[in-house]
Amino acid sequence: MAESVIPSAWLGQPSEVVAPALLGCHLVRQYASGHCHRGVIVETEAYAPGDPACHAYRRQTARNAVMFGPAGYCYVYLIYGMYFCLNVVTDQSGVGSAVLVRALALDTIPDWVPEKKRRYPHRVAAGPGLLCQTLHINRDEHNGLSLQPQTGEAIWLEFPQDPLPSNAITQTTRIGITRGVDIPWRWYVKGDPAVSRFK
DNA sequence: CTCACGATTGGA
DNA sequence: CCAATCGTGAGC
Repeated sequence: MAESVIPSAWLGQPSEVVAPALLGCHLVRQYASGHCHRGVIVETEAYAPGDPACHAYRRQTARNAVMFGPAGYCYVYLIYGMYFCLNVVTDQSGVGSAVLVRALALDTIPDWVPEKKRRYPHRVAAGPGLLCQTLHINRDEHNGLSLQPQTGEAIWLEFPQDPLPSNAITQTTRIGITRGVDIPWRWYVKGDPAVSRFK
């Protein structure tokens, strides 16, 4: 499949524009060994200014600082003291916003994934915590990294020549939040078995 | 400085 | 339904 670099201006749009457009894009994880795993993004959520569920809602802090920087960088945070979540920073510098990458359809299963999880191979990255666990993504190593492919980073984005048709995408409300519950900023690929949860 | 809680997950 | 597990940030 033909792939190409994501134009930086494209990610510089508001997160609720970028989030659905990221569906069908590829996330590539390259390890220190040089080996890669690749997944198609099948589920995303947008977080933006004015949105009470957004980590950047109140003000800039040490944790959310990357969200206020330029688009096209990783924002990785720890949730519930045990899982990491990966976001793509969006919009213009100074605007605290990002897209949470909630699920990937992986091309191959990493060797270290335990037997139990191989029982449902298309579910090994079906959820934001699982995705980071499976691809060894964490805050210390990956928060603030660029997602531009040509820099040879540990993580990057590519997008296919043929974007997903809009009729293949479902839009609904976001998962696991207690504020901003009615904002319909979650998108997923209709019927894809790697989607964390249908609604 | 304290402490309640969270953009989750797996197991009872 | 509930525990695991700990960084964050609001509030005193």
